[in-house]
Amino acid sequence: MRNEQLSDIFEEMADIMEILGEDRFRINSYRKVARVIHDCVKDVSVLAGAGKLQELPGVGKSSAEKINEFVHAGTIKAHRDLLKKIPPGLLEMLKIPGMGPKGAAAVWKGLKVTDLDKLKKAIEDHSLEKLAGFGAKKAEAIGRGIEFIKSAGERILLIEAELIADYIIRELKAKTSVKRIEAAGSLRRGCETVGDIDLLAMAKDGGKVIEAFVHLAEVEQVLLAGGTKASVRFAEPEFCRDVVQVDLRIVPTASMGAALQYFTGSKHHNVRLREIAIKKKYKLNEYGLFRGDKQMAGKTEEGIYDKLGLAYVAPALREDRGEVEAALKGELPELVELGDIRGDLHMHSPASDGREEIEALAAAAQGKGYKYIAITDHSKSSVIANGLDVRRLQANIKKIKQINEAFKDFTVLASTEVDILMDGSLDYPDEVLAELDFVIASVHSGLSGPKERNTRRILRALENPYVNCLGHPTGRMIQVREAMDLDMEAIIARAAQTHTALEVSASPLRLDLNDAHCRLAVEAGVKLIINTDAHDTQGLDLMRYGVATARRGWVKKSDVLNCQPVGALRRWVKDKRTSHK
DNA sequence: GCCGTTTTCGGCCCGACTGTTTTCAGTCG
Repeated sequence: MRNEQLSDIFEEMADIMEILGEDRFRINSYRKVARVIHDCVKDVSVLAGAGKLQELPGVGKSSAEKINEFVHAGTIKAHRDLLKKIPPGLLEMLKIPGMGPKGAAAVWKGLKVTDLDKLKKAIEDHSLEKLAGFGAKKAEAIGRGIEFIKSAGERILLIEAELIADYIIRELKAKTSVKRIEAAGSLRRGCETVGDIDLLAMAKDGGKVIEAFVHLAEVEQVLLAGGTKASVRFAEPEFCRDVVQVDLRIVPTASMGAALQYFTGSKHHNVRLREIAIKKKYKLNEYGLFRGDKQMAGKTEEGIYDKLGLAYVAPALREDRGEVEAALKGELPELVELGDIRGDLHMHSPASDGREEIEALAAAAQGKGYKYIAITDHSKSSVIANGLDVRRLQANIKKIKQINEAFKDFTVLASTEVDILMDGSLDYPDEVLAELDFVIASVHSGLSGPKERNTRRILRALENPYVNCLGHPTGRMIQVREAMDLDMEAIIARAAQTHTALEVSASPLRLDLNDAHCRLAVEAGVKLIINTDAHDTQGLDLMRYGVATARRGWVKKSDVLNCQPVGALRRWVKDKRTSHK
């Protein structure tokens, strides 16, 4: 929470300095600090207390002082002073597409326009278009931009972006002679939400591909269309709640790797690469890696990383969160892959709120090459999910064991997703849990409590010898419901002590743990379990989103319990139970 | 403001597109 706030302050200081026309490198350093704080999973006040702020890359003496000031006083004088120098409405203007800091400064100084309403009036009375540097077209574009930010939707979910990208790729392949077309950007990096969709195409006649693209039926507005790139607003209610921007670039064959690298980003990762390129007397851009005019690499991404002296960095890691340093040293983790997953340990049958029978779930899992599943129906407190009381649970266990007898090389584990009650006790007594092969414990109610109480509640559940996995640990639903306020470091430490796994829910709306928490967890030696929480056989297909999230959290195959054979899993369950006796 | 396998001072990523220009600045990704 606090990191977020502080990051916003540094960002705002940078915005104000930009409007004031201050040194752009100084401004950049403020933005870097904002980003580093935003990405930092540890609370800055903890780092400040330990005197470790300057260990953050980009944070020097001056920024560390400002952060300390914020931690102690809740506000920063330099920030307050900057705010006094401009009318507050100007910051709002920066959000308008096509309106940057120079534009905001110009309308403020030239027309005394200080907020969106006055800007709108200046467009209507044609005074804006008479201002130097502006004109009729620009004024009109800004007018549209104001409307846009008023109606602008949020970022879309990874799964929605994937569906739209797949659809466009299919259409363009069908309608044109495009040779190769791929998604790049945050979609390729597997980010939990996507702001806009980047597509790259290799084609002989790029003009025709652009033409076909901007004429797709779902294109609501063409933002720009040149010879090698086009941007549109794409509306497809079937996929997505909002309109999303899609950018298409046409790329020559010799540059496909360079373009893929460049447009996959992140921006910050790319800046680091270009700095390394310069040091090695190269120039790196979307067309390739050059020495003078000679292309040294660019057909493949691997070639570029190799020539720069880096190990190949998987898209999931390209966030400038230490991957460049690790790649230089050849110390990148070997990330978990979808094919490593041997079983899915969280799904619901019709006994609670699932829609398909255990036999169908087992068959679908076998179709994926899995060796085991766990049936984890809800416990009695989850009334709306038709949770099982002890009697129904025991009937379910019996049924699962019968079904299991039919399999040779596949196991259906009798399990539960037991509710963690308000005081941290569980919804079934220990002697009932002891009858199960595997136990997930989850919080489903009272998520909005204070941090101390929430944390205490979960810590107690982790202590239970029968709890093997904490289900969707923070309870967040992306863009729908906030995460529980938790001391995640304390929970990770206790999970490590008690040999309890943490779940990475692959449900595209959850992705919980998130990438940053995954990384903290594996650094602390905690095992993760990537699960779909499926309610039907189709739900089992969502595993890839959980794997994508884990990969972004630097998770290796060896960190993931459900990459292990069922025997190892059973031993792991047994170990926790016996160590408590 | 930050940083150092050129550097403790002098650098700090790169190109496309647009609209305003009369040769380029601003914005964006």
